[in-house]
Amino acid sequence: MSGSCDFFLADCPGRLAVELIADKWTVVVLAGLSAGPVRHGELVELIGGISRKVLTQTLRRLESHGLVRRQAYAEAPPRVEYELTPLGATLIEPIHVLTEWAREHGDAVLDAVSTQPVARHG
Amino acid sequence: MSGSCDFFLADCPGRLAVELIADKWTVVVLAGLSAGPVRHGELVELIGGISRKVLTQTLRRLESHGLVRRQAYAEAPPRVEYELTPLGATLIEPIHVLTEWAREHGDAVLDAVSTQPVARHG
DNA sequence: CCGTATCCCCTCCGATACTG
DNA sequence: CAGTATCGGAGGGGATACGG
Repeated sequence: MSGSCDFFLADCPGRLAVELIADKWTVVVLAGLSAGPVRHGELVELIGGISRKVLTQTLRRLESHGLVRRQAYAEAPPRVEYELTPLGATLIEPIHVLTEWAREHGDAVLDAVSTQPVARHG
Repeated sequence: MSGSCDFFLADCPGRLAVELIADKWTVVVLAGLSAGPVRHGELVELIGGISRKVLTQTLRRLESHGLVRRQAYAEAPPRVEYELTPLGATLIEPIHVLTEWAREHGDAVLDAVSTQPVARHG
C-alpha cells in the first residue's frame, strides 16, 4: 500500500490514461490510425458503426491531447488526413497488449457471460 | 478485410476488450483487486470517489463476465470479499502496461492540453 | 469531401434513504 | 457492513440535415 501507487488508485497518472480511453471509440480510432495517415471518410468506412460527428469529436479530443495531428489540404475536393503524433504512437503498444489479451481470453469472457445463469438474490 | 484484424476494426475481439473497460471505474476497480481479496467498504475507501452503488454495479458486471469472484461470509457484521478470478488476473498485465504508459507519458499529455490555445476556426 | 448544428435517447454516475 | 431503490443530472452518442 502506502502511496506507492503501483496500481493507480486515487490521483495516480493511471487515472489519466483511463479518462483518455474510457469511451466507446477512442481506442478504436487510435487503432485505425496506427498504420499511418488516414482520411476522415476512410476512417468512417474502416471502423464501421461510428458516425461522422462522433468521429470528429473523438479526433478533436485526441488532437487536443497531443495524440493526433490533423492535416488539411486546400484542394478542390477537400481532403483531410489524420495521423498519430509520436506521443500518440506510444499508446499503440498498450492498446496492442489489450488486443492480444482479447484475442487470447475473449472467448472465456463470452463463455462466462453465456454460462451465467446465476442470478443470486433470491 | 478477411479476418486479419491486426488491430481491431469491425467486430474483432478487441472490441470486446474495449466494451469491457470503456467506463469510468472498471479498470480502477480491477486495479484495486489486483493485490488480493478486498472487502466492499475497503474498495470504496481505497479507490476514493466511487459511490457504493456504482462500485456494486461495476463488481456485478465483472462478476458476470467471469473476471471477479464474490465471497460472502454469513457473520454477525456482514462481510463480503471480492477477488480476481484467474481470468480476471490476466487482465492485470494489460492494465499494468497502460499504467506504465501513463507514468511515462502522462506529463506530455497534460502539457499538450495546457499548451493548447489553438481553437482553430474562430 | 469535411464539418457542424440540432434533436433525442439512453446509459453512466452521484446523492440520498432505506432494508437485512 | 453490504446492498438496493429511487431520483435526477450530465454527457455520450446516433440520425439527420445543412453549410463550407
